[in-house]
Amino acid sequence: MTNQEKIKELLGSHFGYTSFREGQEEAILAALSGEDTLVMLPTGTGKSICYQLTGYCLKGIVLIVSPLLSLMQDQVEQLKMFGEKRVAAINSLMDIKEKEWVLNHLNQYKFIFLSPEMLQQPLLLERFKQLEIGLMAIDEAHCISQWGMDFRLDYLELGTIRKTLNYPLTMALTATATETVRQEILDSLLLDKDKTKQIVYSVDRPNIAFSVVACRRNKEKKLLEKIEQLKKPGIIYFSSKKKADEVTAWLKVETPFAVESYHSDIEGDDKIKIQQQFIQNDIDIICATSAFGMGINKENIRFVIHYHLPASMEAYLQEVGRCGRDGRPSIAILLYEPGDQFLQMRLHEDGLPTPAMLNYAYRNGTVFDGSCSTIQQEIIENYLSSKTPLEEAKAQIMSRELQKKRQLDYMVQYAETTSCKRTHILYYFDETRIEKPLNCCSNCGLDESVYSADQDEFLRNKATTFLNWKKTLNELFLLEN
DNA sequence: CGGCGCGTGTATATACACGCGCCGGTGCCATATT
Repeated sequence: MTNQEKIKELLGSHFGYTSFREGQEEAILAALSGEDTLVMLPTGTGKSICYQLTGYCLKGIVLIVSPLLSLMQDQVEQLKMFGEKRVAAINSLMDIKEKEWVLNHLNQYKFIFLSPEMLQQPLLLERFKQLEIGLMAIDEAHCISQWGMDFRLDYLELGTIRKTLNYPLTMALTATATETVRQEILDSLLLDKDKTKQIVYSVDRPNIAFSVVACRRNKEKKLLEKIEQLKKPGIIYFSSKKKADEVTAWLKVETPFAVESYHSDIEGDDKIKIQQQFIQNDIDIICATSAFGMGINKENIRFVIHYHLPASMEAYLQEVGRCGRDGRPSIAILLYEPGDQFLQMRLHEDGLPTPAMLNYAYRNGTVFDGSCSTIQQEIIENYLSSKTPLEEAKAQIMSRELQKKRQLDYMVQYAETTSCKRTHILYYFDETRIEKPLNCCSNCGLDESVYSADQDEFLRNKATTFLNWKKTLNELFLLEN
């Protein structure tokens, strides 16, 4: 039996599917032929099948590096649902006994999920070294580039980890990466460009229309208009937790919809609850920061609105890519007002060490901890302990700052361009628009009624809004008395 | 950025003008504390 026949059969027997989606088969076959792979498939097209099926065909354990605990748990659950028992996530949610047991019985497992931070533990690495590793998968590999330099530094250690594990067969997976970012991923993982098979598909999602709404001190009004009009469910993204909370409270009063906010301050249990309610259609609208969404598999999200300007086109496409997974018409709206970039610039400000901080640290061999943020300290300590020359450290930081600035500039250009928004997005990913969907973008002309709740529903909403208002007023009145 | 809230100061005892500062995202893990 050829590999091709074999994986087709396993697709049915393990996952119950009859055919592959675009790119999956190609990725698996490349990996099975012994090539390291970088797999870039559009958001929501089943990247996990790629490493899972590859794993089933190979001898040895599959290590999956995953960025989030919730993502690991989802994947573990999913595999168990398909009947796989030899699967575990090693993380801080595990109690010590449980962890010990898994580590002592690793050869009974097929799939192990872990974070890059967990992989830094010497004991753990020692165990994995003694194991036959069939495949090492890096899920959401864009995190290397997005987070490695100034948020989760352990993402940059994955190359060293690969080396320690004697360069196991590797598959890196992502939905959004430019040519430059793909190269960054390869370099960071110590993957040879010429020996790594890149399976790259278009980032374009033709069923998503792009719209930019120019605002002038009236974002809230414009937002309300859109919320009342659009088909639900949907996500509104903010770059501020406070603003997300405010708008949530406000929309609860102003509209009849079920609205919840989601960001890093929400307690763990509530986070899970909100996610589940959203997935079960009990919540119409989520007001979220960038904390929300990775690994959200919900088919029927109809819109993604950005109240603030995202930091980069990669981030924007990741967030926008969460709508329309069912292939039905969906819309991505950016509310833009000139000057919006300053919030992002402010967010970046304390992220990287300044030259003065570096000078001090290199002169004294220790971090000046008076005015450094935690992450700045961490970055400096990293440079000191790796004995990176001062000038090189400075150069790296400068180039990261420049990169962030360019990314933001491109978002401003996107917001302001009077030509096709879709073309502009694709250009960033070195693609040209091949076909123009009927509803392309706000500059090509959009039939907004496609995304509107039907007239009946609209009127019903209006009526309920009114009733809600009366109810709220009554309650307030009663409180007053 | 630029708007807003706050405290201070000024011409006159309440109101208004002015300047200043503020505004802020993403998660692992380990360890200490309820």
